[in-house]
Amino acid sequence: MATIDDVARRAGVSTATVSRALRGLGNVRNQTRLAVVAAAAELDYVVSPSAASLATGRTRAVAVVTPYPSRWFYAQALAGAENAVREQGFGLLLYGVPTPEARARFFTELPLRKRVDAVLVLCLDLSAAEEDALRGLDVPVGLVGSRRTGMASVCIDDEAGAHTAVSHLIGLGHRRIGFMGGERSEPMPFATSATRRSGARRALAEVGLEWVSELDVDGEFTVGGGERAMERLLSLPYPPSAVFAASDEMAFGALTVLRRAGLRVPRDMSVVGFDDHELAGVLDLTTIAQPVAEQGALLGRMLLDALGGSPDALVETTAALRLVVRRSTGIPSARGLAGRRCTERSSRDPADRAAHQ
Amino acid sequence: MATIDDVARRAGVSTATVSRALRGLGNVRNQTRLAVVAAAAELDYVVSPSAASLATGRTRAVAVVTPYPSRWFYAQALAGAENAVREQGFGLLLYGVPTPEARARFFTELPLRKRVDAVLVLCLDLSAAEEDALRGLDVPVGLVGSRRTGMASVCIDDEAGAHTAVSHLIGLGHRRIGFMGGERSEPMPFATSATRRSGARRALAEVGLEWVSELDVDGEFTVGGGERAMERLLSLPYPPSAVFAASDEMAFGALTVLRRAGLRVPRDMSVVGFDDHELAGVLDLTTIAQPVAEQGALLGRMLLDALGGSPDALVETTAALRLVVRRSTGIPSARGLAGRRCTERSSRDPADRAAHQ
DNA sequence: TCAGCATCTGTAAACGGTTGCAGCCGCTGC
DNA sequence: GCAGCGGCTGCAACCGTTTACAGATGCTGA
Repeated sequence: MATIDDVARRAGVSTATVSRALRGLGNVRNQTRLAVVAAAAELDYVVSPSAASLATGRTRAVAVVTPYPSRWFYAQALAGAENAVREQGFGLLLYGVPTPEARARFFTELPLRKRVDAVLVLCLDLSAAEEDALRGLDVPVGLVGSRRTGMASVCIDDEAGAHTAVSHLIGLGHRRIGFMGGERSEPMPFATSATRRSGARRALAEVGLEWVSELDVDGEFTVGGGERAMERLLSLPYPPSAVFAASDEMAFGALTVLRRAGLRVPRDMSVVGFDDHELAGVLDLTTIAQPVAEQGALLGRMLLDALGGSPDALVETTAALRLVVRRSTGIPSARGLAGRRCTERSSRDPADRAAHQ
Repeated sequence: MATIDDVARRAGVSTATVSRALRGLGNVRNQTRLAVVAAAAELDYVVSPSAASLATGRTRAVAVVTPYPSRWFYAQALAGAENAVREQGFGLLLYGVPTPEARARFFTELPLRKRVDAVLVLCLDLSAAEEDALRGLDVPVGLVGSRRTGMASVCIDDEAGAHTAVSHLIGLGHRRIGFMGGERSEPMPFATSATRRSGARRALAEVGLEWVSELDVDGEFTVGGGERAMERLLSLPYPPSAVFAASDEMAFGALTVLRRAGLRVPRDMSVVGFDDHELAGVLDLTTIAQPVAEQGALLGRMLLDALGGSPDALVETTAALRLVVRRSTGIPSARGLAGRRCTERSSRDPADRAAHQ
């Protein structure tokens, strides 16, 4: 592999000149620069990132740390960030922390130490200790999905989004509305769920409705969890006429259970999700849309700007939300679900479950 | 930031000893090792990856290059690979090549040169030039989803999987079966589609059925493409009674269109997908299941094994497929779709489209 | 002609590790 | 008593860049 010395020899100049010429610094005669570039091309030379990084202290890489890189939301944001950093010639180092163990290990070992110029934390609610660990890295840190003073962040207004979703249901005439969240079973703290609950609660309070704790179920932010949560709601003496799920994936699970139970959406149950997942349209799910990839990309750019030295590139930004009305929501049926449920239920369990497994 | 010299001074030994002690090499007295480890801990010392990499020539990082890091399949495989490399203390550098331009740029600039110890190519059909470029990297290269002599690979038997899917339909009594593939509009070559077509074709041929080219439509391997492809099939004078989509995402699009058209699945149309997408169960889609994350993880481990020096860790592996029968497939209705279609069609276009946009 | 200056270029010292080689030490066996 | 040996340890070269500094060069104006 050719080194800078080879190029210098071939171009008849010193390594210092090669370095300057190749990086487009000033103070190199144009003719010299051309000779260097030509020599480098002939030798198929590329700088060694390790050597450059050792000399400069910069790595031209940013880390993305996220719990579930494969889930839709995270993958979208990740891809957005990847695009942004790639455009600037940076590399993207991915660190997944899918379990509490992996997470603990990550934050104690900090494998990204001295490996990256910036860190992008994707939907991870940092504990105080974790926050300190990242600050100790001495590189700009940015967050998607949460805020921290002194860190860049791109967020949405979860409270407002949830309020919009539930207000939509209220506007349709629903009065008994379930909430599907996710922090209880989640092995890691997850503030998003709580914030969305607040918004839902406020919407109810505004029309004088109380929060009914038996309608507040845990969907674990997954399809399977959403299924279980919906089953729980259906098994109540007085099931709700509508459900707001704090993520589309939980809503999908809910829809599955409803269909299996022979119930019709929205006649028997209205469902609103959150995110506008790629398949929300396929399942005709009413939801709160947020620009996911854009959030990742935006934060990536903010971090790189900060590296580039632009002052105060590290700000807090809020992305826009949009209610997307599809066909999973409608006016509640006059009769309500309660009477209907008992007849349906017998046909549900045995056959369906077996078929699915 | 503490350097190895600081540790050496503090422990009262030379840097060479620190290096050896910290990496667990032999020839260090246990007492010395403990002193070094203690000193390192007190100083909160971590080795500089750049310096280590410069000295050793290894980076302890592997690259993953993939066209669409955010799509379900890719994200799954990526997460699998990430897990595998993380377990071994390696980092994962992600390179997306979502457009032909990005792809061309990636393969000419090769930003991963001297940055990684191995490369994992995720579902990218390499051109000869691209293959050469990667070989020139002089590090082990592995593929998910395709094969190349001299490279590690983890694949599935696409031909057999497609054969299974179509045979399932034939077994149910279908004779006019559509195929939804994706290489025509894909901006990049995509052999998977062609291979799955072969399998489908063979299944038909085995029972004496011919390949009907008007039933071979392009779904672009996306939900939207699947919708358009299904619309095309429905607009035929003699639509098929069943469709095999080469990916679940296309099948989802097909299901959407069928539902919007007021057609019932599987009575009016059977649909089989491929992949067993996370939401295939939600949509009750019969499909060919493949272990996606496992393929990424397996290949990741193979590459690391090869780095570890284990001879011939670079092999070709084939992952198992499984037909998962859900409720999107059934026996064809006696009447067929053709007569039905005309009455349904009028109610389809105007209202539904508007509602969706 | 020459000081003064700007512009280019080269020298060499970092950057922070790894590792071949040699030296030291305490034993062992003769 | 001493050669031989094996286990530890240190010395110093090296990995491939960047960059402060100094030197060379050519030009300007007096």
